[in-house]
Amino acid sequence: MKQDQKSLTPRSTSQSDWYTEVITRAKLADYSPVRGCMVIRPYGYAIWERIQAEMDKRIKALGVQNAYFPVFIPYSFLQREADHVEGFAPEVALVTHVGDKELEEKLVVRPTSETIIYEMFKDWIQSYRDLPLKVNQWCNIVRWEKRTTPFLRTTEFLWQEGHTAHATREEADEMVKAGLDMYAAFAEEFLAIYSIKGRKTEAEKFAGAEYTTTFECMMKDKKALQSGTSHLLGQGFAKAFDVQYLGEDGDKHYAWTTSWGLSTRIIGAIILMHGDDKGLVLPPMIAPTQALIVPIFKAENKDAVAEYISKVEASLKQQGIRYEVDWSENSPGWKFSEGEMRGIPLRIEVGSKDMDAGVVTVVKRTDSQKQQVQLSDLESTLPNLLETIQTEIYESAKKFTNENIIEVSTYEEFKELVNKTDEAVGFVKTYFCGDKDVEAQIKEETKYTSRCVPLETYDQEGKCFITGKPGKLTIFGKAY
RNA sequence: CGGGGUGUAGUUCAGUUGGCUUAGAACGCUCGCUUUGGGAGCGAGAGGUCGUGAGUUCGAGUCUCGCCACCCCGACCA
Repeated sequence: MKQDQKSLTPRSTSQSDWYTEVITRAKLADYSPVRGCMVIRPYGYAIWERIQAEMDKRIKALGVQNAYFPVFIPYSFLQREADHVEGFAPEVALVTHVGDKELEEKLVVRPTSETIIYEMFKDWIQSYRDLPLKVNQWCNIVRWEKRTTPFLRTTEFLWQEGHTAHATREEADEMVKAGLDMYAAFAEEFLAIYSIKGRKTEAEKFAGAEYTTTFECMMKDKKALQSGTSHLLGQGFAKAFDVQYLGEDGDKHYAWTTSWGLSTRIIGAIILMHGDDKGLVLPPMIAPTQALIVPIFKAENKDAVAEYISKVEASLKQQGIRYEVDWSENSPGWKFSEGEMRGIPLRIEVGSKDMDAGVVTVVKRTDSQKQQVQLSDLESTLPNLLETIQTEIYESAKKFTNENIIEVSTYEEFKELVNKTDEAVGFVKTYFCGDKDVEAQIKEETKYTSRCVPLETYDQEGKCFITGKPGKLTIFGKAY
């Protein structure tokens, strides 16, 4: 990574340099002394805290309660569900020793908590009256990935995982859908992230799930990012952990379970979906700081400008706008650039000229459009501006995604399209039978994987573009 | 785990065929003065086990071998 002190590497020159520079220079995160693990700095963590606060409300609105389960899980638990252990065993961290003493039973550092949660559910669920049982936990997860990138894939990451048990498959299906809908709505309304909800193919589903739903997002480099998932686990885990309840009918039944998670990866999605050559672009709803006040003054009228700024501050406070004033010794130009790097939606320049005219100069991060606003008009202007920016960011993401979805009908067409460049071409849509081996072949030959079968067109059937068998409209993309 | 690359100041880097005795620059940092409408100027200053271990040599940042770490590209994945 090259790092010029002044200008950011343009996205078009090197996406990965741009990405890491934005993260370090906006002070979101830092590389840590531990391979694959990042330090989330206060500014990045403030974003995560806002995500947590908003999502926590939405999770609770689904009737889910927060709880906490241990970070250590007996290794044997993992092995009880065959697909699950196969999926996760290669990437779990094992605790084998305490000091120099070997442990009787190895412990894994949780790569996800299904197993230990169902071990507890087994005791908590006795009767149909105990259902549904819905818990969520905010925690850290460790998966020893071979290759890591800040936020997108780190050895340790933070997330939220919801786990529910239900009496019927229908109820569980509904929960899976409610979880996914909650994620997508949150991403859209709060993070200005446009996503496509869909179901994963057999090859891409969660290890141990009957089916996995996902919301997939297209980044500005046209690559795909799986940003959150919601799984129907069926009765597999319930059987493995003996989660049974006595039904109204007097018989024992296995519970139907679901799990769903959203991680700090979503911060990577915000960066990659909205950022530009000046740095981060944060939607106002998520931005820890929504407005940056930059004082501009000559030495002799610093006090007067400060006095004037306090009036601006009073107005912002009253409106509940999150703001900061940059009184540092740096030049105005420096402060402008810093504000842009950090993705602050609005800049409010307040200088002698503004003071004399009774205005402030307001600049939008998205398009650098400047306008003078009378002090008395701040209350009617700023909330609208923030709302406009939020909408603009979302609309531009939506437009970009839709412009880069290409339909093809044959595999030749598909190959020609995606192999003509090393860059991602976007999402490719076609009918696909969903066969695991066929998908492996596609991946081998094109590096593209199925992202999802969009729920919107889930019932549409057509001839698979490779095998000619009945298929569903499926989106392929180059994944992060 | 394969392929490539890099380790010298907080950061990005320079350091010639091994040699000038005190290892440099820029940016950043500290202090002072002057500045403030798009990354300010001048002056002074702090900051280094040259990744690590061994070897070759009168002499190693520079050569040899081992080790370690990190980055990028693949395979694997939230």
